[in-house]
Amino acid sequence: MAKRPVSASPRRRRDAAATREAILAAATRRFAVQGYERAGVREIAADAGVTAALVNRYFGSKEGLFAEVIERALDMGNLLEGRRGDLADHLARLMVYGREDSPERVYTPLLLLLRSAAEPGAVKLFRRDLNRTELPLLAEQIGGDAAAVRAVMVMAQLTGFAIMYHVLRPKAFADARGEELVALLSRTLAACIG
Amino acid sequence: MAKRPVSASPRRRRDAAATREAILAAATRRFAVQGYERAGVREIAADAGVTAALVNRYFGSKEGLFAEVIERALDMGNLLEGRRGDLADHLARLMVYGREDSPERVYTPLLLLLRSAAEPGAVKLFRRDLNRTELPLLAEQIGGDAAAVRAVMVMAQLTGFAIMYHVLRPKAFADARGEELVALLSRTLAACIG
DNA sequence: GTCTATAAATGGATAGAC
DNA sequence: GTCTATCCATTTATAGAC
Repeated sequence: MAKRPVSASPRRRRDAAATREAILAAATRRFAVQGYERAGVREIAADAGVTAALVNRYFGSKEGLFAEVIERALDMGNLLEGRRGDLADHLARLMVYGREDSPERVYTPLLLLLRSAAEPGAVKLFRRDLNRTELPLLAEQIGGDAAAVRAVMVMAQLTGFAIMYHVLRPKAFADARGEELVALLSRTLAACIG
Repeated sequence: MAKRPVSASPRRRRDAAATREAILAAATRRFAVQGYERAGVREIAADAGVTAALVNRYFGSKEGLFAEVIERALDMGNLLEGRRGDLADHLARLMVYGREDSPERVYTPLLLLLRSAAEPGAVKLFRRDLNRTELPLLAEQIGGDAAAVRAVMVMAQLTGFAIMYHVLRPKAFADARGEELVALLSRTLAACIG
């Protein structure tokens, strides 16, 4: 009952770290669905329950915010984590159903990539991450001859599938059953891996 | 020697149709590499040798111009034209080398799609075109069971490959020989078609 | 048919109060 | 730590001259 006299407002507590996280989360969502240019700093701030001034205070600029969003998205994009069983089947299920715990964790990076393909800075970041992290990991799993190129082919397939499934969604895909897509994707992946 | 007294300036003749074409061509290039938002009407106009006022005069607005660019790009994107021989091999060569007569005709639509993926209007136009034109044509070539879904899978692969090859270009792809890529892509396409 | 000049709006960034 | 108010650059779109 005894209310603290100072700074215990019933609304939201002042917490720099929490605010930073809120802004980052809101920005990730906006950038992923609207792309860099169309997502406004004002909107993002509003989503996070603050004003635009704070965004610039914490991240310096819109570009700074964007860079941090991309880095974080790339971090969470480990495609191999939690795998059990066949690689092609694992990847196919991941693309169609997402990860069990947090489905959006899989395709958010892909959407971010897709919708930021016009930002030169973003493309550089993605390329660097591919070369350093994702592709070597994938290549190691694939093994054998020309594993490096095959790994890129696999990434290409996953990216293309994500575009069709999550963005363009033509009729034939919207009507298809999940298992049908898994089977099809898994088979083409296998052809490229094996 | 006899110079016409009126309107025969040594510079450029006044020709509405030619000007329209020039603007359209410039806009296609700009939109394909910079995306809708980053491409400015002033730049486009300058590329075409005119001023921004004319662009709006001919196309009403930047959006109107964009719509016409997309429609035209989709028109020229017929992947099957000029095919001889195996479908998978034909498509693979098309993606790696472009078309013999005009290489950029193949991937310009894809780049346009990629760099405009954040424009809702553009996505709708692409989806409509896919459903009406490209996918049925492809499905017809594929034939057999579930041709419709397979056609989407093929489009997904082509799109993904284009992104890796023309935009992200990770090291393994930049280093690879053309024929190696053709072989790899052709093989995965075949797995999905057959 | 094309340009110049300008209107009008948008959106990122900053200063300073609380 | 957060907000209000404002500045400033950019960019689309238009009116009117030539």
